[in-house]
Amino acid sequence: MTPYSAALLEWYRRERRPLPWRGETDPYRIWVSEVMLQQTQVETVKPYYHRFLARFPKLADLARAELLDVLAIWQGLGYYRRARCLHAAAQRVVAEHGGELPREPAVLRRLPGVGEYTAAAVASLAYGVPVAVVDGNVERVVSRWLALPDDPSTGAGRRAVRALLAERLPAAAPGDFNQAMMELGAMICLPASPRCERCPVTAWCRAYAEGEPARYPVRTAAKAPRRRLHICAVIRREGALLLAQRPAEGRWGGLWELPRVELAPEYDPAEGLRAGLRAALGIEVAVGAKLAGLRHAVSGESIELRAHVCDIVSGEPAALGYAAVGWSASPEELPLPTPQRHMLAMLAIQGGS
DNA sequence: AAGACGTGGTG
DNA sequence: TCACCAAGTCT
Repeated sequence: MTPYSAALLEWYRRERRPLPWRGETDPYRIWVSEVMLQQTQVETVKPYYHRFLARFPKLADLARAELLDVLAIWQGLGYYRRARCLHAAAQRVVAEHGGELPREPAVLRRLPGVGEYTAAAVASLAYGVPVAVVDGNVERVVSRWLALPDDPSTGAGRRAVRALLAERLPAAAPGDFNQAMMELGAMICLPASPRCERCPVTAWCRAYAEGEPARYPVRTAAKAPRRRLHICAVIRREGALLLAQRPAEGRWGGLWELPRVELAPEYDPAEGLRAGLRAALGIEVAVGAKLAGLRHAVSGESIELRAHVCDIVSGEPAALGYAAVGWSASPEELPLPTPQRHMLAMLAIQGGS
């Protein structure tokens, strides 16, 4: 146990936040929390964690469930592939591992949706296997600890971070060390303005000694988001709204939405919407007034989402470019992408559904 | 190996 | 309004 680890662990045991999964020993629950926490903040995860485990208390419950029920719990949390993978992995654990989550990182790693981080997290937190986790927090803490000159997301930086951790991970308490590193990154060693005055390990921190810890980790510049225009159709019939389910693969896979087209900038919006609905649903529509609009971002894109009222001129909706289509009088009960949920709320406020 | 994949908080 | 980023994984 190095002095750094001792100081870190002592701080962690004193200052750690009481989180719902803190101190959890059930490997299944630890796994669920780690998957939900991928690229997702603690406060966002909390309610989903409780709802998910109330609905699927044991791994076997999840394995038995319908995918749509899993997606219904997951809606709004994002990265929906995680839900599909969690469901598929649970079924595989039942089929191939007797219903018990494996303890070896290499075996865990073969489950869908379990990458290097999650395998290490489950192995170390649930089973005490001495393997280090590397997430965004750990990359930042280690980059500052050693004042690493390389971007930790590139080859040289990755190797440097893992080499340091392999050397310093205390074999007696790998789970606590891992959680302590992440907790330090989340509470003290913050990206923009680290709270060094409250940090237990400044004595060993090179970035602190240099005087400008926020310079680390070194990052290569990100590209500007591409701007996109999406138009969705509000088509009503007898008090119901036409909804379509997206294909299982890709963005918002398996979720429902108002039929939507993505427009290239050179197209006329109304003409593009008509052509898109012809291709995706096999219907001819007349495009009416714009009812509402909003802007949202998804990785690498800034999307303006507009809704236009439309009337079907000919044809009956068919699931050509979608997994399914249907008329719904209560679309808010379906699993929807969050921007679609916002859009439906705006439409309801304006004119009812 | 660069890009896709969601959403929400922060400054 | 916008850039950045969060307990990453997959292709």
